[in-house]
Amino acid sequence: MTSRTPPRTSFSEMMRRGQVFSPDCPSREVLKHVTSRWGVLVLVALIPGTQRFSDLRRRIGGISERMLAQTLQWLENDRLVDRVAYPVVPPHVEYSLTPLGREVALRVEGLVEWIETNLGQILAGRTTAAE
Amino acid sequence: MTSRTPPRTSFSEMMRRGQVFSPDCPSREVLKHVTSRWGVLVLVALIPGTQRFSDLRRRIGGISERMLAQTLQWLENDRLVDRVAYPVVPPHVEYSLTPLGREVALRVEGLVEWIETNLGQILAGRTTAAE
DNA sequence: CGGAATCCAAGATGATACTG
DNA sequence: CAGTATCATCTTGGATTCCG
Repeated sequence: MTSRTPPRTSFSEMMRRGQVFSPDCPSREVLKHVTSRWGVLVLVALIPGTQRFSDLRRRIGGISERMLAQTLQWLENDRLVDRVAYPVVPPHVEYSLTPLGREVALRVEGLVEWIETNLGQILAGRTTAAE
Repeated sequence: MTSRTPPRTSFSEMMRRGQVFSPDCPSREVLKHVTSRWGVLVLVALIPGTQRFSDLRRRIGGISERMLAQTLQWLENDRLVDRVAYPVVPPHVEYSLTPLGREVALRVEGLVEWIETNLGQILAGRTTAAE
């Protein structure tokens, strides 16, 4: 078992701060999708409205088809993104934020904008390349 | 070179939505640290106040020494976390949020709390395990 | 056009051992 | 206590190819 000392978190404490600190909290899963390298950008990119796969691909610099598809599936499965495929040829698929997705997206956008705004101070006195 | 078609983002567009969509935007670097698997939890864990290395280790379930150390270094380098080492034996090191760090931490906390609150709806109709 | 499948390189993470 | 170094592993991400 070699169980690590279990979190000393009291019940009230758990209620107050949530349970993300627990290793197997399901929130971590969603958090992982939302804060993933591409998840953040996909969510923010969808804020202006419905977009097609290739629109997103172009908009999000550097993303590969594979990652875009996977990220969209994660978010769709988390009910944050809606996917509508029209049965035409060539295929036409539209992605948009669900009401739920819009909420997270706005929060994530806020975070991103904060970083961009304060980037100057952050990079100010860097010593190492910091990876 | 095989250079991918450069982002077609117009100037005004860049100014409006920031430049995170550009593959080499430095914001992505910081974003990566802040939204990393452990970065999120470290920031939130530090909100209540100064803590020692082992405090954080215990608080954040599942994190390894290695990852905690590395994450703290990223955040310190990004000027989001302050590190104070007392020259005593055994070592005593304290970590805390900088004013800048506190701002991000609060935003991140908001995001985390939102997810925990809406977790029910998110997991509601899951079909796949969604990794 | 919008993927799915495959193969492979790079990076993240963990366990362990060692040190000031 | 607070790390660092090393090694093994698992995951992420990218390039390519193929398909409806």
